[in-house]
Amino acid sequence: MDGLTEMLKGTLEGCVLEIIGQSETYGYAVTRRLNDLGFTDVVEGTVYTILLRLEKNGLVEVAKRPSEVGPPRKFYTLNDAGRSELEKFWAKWQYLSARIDTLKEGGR
Amino acid sequence: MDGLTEMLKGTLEGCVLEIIGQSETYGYAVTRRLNDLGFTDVVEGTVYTILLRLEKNGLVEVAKRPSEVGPPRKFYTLNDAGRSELEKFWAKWQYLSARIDTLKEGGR
DNA sequence: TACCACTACACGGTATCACTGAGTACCGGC
DNA sequence: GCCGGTACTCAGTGATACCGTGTAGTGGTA
Repeated sequence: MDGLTEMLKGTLEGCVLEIIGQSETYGYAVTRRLNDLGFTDVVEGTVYTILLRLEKNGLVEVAKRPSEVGPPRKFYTLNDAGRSELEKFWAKWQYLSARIDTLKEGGR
Repeated sequence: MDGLTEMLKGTLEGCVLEIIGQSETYGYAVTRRLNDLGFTDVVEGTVYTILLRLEKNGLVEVAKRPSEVGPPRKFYTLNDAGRSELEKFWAKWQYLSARIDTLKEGGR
């Protein structure tokens, strides 16, 4: 699916938050997870910029730990602010998708 | 609902296409329709930039006609390219919302 | 030992899009 | 005459995903 990039704006960050919320993880694994979910065009560079933004905005805790198969990994977990932001994201998503569906049905 | 603007990227243009597709209309009315649908923060300036973009990209036909209650209106209708684009928009939306729902359910 | 693939992160620059704010203009009622 | 509602335009801003490139650690293989 191409041409999704504009539509991903605002939602991709929420997706990353959700993935981190489901279990502690790191950038490379988040990219793989997104690709497996069907977001095949999302590349590492995009995910890392989001992770750095989350960190800068104080939504995640970071722990650097060595890996046995490569360079050290930065593991991310949600803090309270992150969980709050994630809730807000889902509220916004539900709101938006409901309106869009209403529009699609030709309703008012 | 605030903080929706980023999430609207890519979808708002599709919404405008859909509204035009449902019946010939003009900018001011499109704004009203969006507001009534629940997109309360969308203002005229935003809609007009989208309409000008649609026109520039050759997705709509334009007819200027006088109004009895104000300045002349620019009425928009979809052409073949516009209908094709609208179809693509709904395909993208369905694709995206399906992936997001999968993610929300913790699925893989 | 030299090379390559995979893993893992960082960063500067770009394009696109919704939004802002200011401006122009037409109409009717007080 | 002035103000509110109608109706469109346009230059500039900010946020975000994407691109390309660079750096680096590990393990396999020839």
